[in-house]
Order: sequence, then structure tokens, then C-alpha cells
Amino acid sequence: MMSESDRADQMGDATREKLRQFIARIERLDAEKAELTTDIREVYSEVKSFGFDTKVLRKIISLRKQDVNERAEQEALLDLYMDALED
Amino acid sequence: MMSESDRADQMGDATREKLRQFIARIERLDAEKAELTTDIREVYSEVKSFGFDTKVLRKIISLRKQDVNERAEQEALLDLYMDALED
Amino acid sequence: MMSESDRADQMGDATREKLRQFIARIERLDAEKAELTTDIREVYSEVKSFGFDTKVLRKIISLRKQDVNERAEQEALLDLYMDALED
Amino acid sequence: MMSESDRADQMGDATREKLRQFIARIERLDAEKAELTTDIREVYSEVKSFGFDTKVLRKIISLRKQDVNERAEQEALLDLYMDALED
DNA sequence: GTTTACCAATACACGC
DNA sequence: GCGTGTATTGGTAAAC
Repeated sequence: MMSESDRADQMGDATREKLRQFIARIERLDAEKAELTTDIREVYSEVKSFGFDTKVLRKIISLRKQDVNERAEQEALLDLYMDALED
Repeated sequence: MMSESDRADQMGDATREKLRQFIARIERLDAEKAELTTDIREVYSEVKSFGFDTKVLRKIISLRKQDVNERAEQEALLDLYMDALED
Repeated sequence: MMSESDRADQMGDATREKLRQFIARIERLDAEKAELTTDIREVYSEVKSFGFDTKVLRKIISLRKQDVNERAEQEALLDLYMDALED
Repeated sequence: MMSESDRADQMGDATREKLRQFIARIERLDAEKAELTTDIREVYSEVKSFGFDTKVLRKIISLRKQDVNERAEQEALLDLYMDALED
């Protein structure tokens, strides 16, 4: 039979504990993320009940997000130009 | 020139306001979700710095999630049986 | 020893041949794709030799592509509106 | 109003033209690459229609590619030896 | 070797 | 409820 100490040969107790902590942190964050996904789904349900077309609304929100990203990238490009001009 | 009332012909002010609120709520939740995504990525960075293999860790968490799902299904099945027995 | 006919028990000769053809076609296309990847890398090398900042150029090309996609999505949203108004 | 010559202060016409050419070449190659991606996807669709498991086929092709890479390494090693023998 | 970008695979939402 | 189409996620490859 394999004892606790044998297992420890492969990975120190401190390391094992650290691994457990990492897993716990990630799973906690994943759970919070899943909750938000549920919340969002519920809002879309409300939207539908209210009579709005969810597909259209999803597209609108998607486009608004793209616009924000686009602006951020334009900024990034500007920064790149600035950096390039410093040489 | 197009007046405010012309716009209102297409969609009532109250409806427009409601739509804005829905968009605001969803975008707020999306933003929180994005933050969590960032947080998770940062934890994985720590994991890597610590010397763990992130690919393996991702696999572990994925497997544990599957187990959780299976357990949830078992629970659901149990509830079904319990309900059936109450009839 | 396993004969040819034994193998054929598992997959008909015609089917085996068909499989080989699919693999050949895909690998041919993959090879062409890899060549293009090489070609593109070479152009970026030229770009660098010429004195342009490749990072900037990559960003520019990325933004141009996004603009095209963005326009396509705007069209899609318009189509959604049209569909919604038909009701 | 800003004249053509003002623009030229920042980047010579020849340089601008060169830049346009680089962008055109890269975008042309990108487009061809995208076509091949589409072609490959279509072949996989055929594969599926034919009754093969695409996931398995992808794995097969991936393994064959690895073998090719290994063979390429062998070739490179051989070249190294050949060069060494010429000295 | 780190990070980013792409691509396939899965999960989810909607309409029939 | 099923099948389609879309959004997210996970894995892979390339760039710096």
C-alpha cells in the first residue's frame, strides 16, 4: 500500500497545497462567471417578455462592443506610431 | 428638421428609455464577466510562474467540472425519483 | 499473419481509397496554405528591410480587415431590422 | 487647407506608394489563405457527408504532419552532417 | 518563452 | 422536442 509520504515523494506537501489553492481560486472565479452568464440570460428573458427582439438586441450590443474595441485599437495604433517616431 | 416627436412616432420615449436600461444592464454584466475572465487569466499566469503546467491544470479543472455536472445530473435524477414516489 | 482480405473486412477497398483521397486533398490544401503563410512572412521581412515598422503594418491590416467585417455586420443588423419590421 | 506637399513632408510619395503596394500584396495573400481555409472546411464537410468521423480524420492528419516534421528534422540533421563532411 | 491571434469544438438560444 | 445557427470556450500555431 502507498502511504502519504510516498505521494509526497512526487510532490512536496507545500506544492500540493499550493496546487489545491490555485484550483480553488480558479473554480471560484469560474463559478462567479457562470452566475453572471445566468444573470445575463435572465435579462434577455425580460427583454423578450417586454416585447423586444432579443436577436436584434444581441446584435446591437455586439456592435457597440466592437466599436469600443475598434476605438481602443485605433488608440493602440496611434501609440505604435508615436513609438515609431521616437526612433 | 426632424423633431423629438417624430422620433417618438417610431418608438415611445418610455420604450426607448426601457431599451437603454436593458442595454446598460447587459453591458454592466458583460463588463463584470470580462473582469473575471481577466482575473482567471492572471491566476493562470501565477500558476505558470509557480512552475505548474497550465495545460495540465486546465485539463484537471475541466475534468472536475465534468464530475460536478455528472453529480448534478445524479441529483436531478434523484429528485425525479423522489417526486415520483410522492405521487 | 493478417491478409489483405482481413483488413478489407473492416473497411471496404473503395472506402479505404476514398479515405486516402480525402487525406490527400486536405494535405494538399494544407501545404498550399503553409506556402502562403511563408509568403506573407517573407513580405513582412521585405517590409522590415524597407524600414517600415512591421508591428504597425500588422495593426493597420488588422484594422482594415475589421472595418470590412464591421460593415458586413452593420448590413446584418439592417437586415434584422427589416425582418423585424415585416411583422 | 493642407496641400499634397504638406503630406509629402511626412512621408515621400514614393514611400507612400511602396507602403500601399506592401499592403496590397499582403491582403492579396491573406485573401488566398482565407479561400484555402474555406476549401479545407468544405472537404471536411464532404468527409462528414461520406460518413467518416472528422475528429478522427483531423487527428490522423495531425499525426501525419508530425511525422513529416520529424522527417524534416532528420533531413536537416543529414544536411548538417553532409556539410560537415565537406570540410 | 511569452503572448497574441486564429480555428475548431462545444454549449446555448431561437424557430419550426 | 429537434434542428439550425450563433456565441463562447479551449486548443494550436505564429509572432515578438
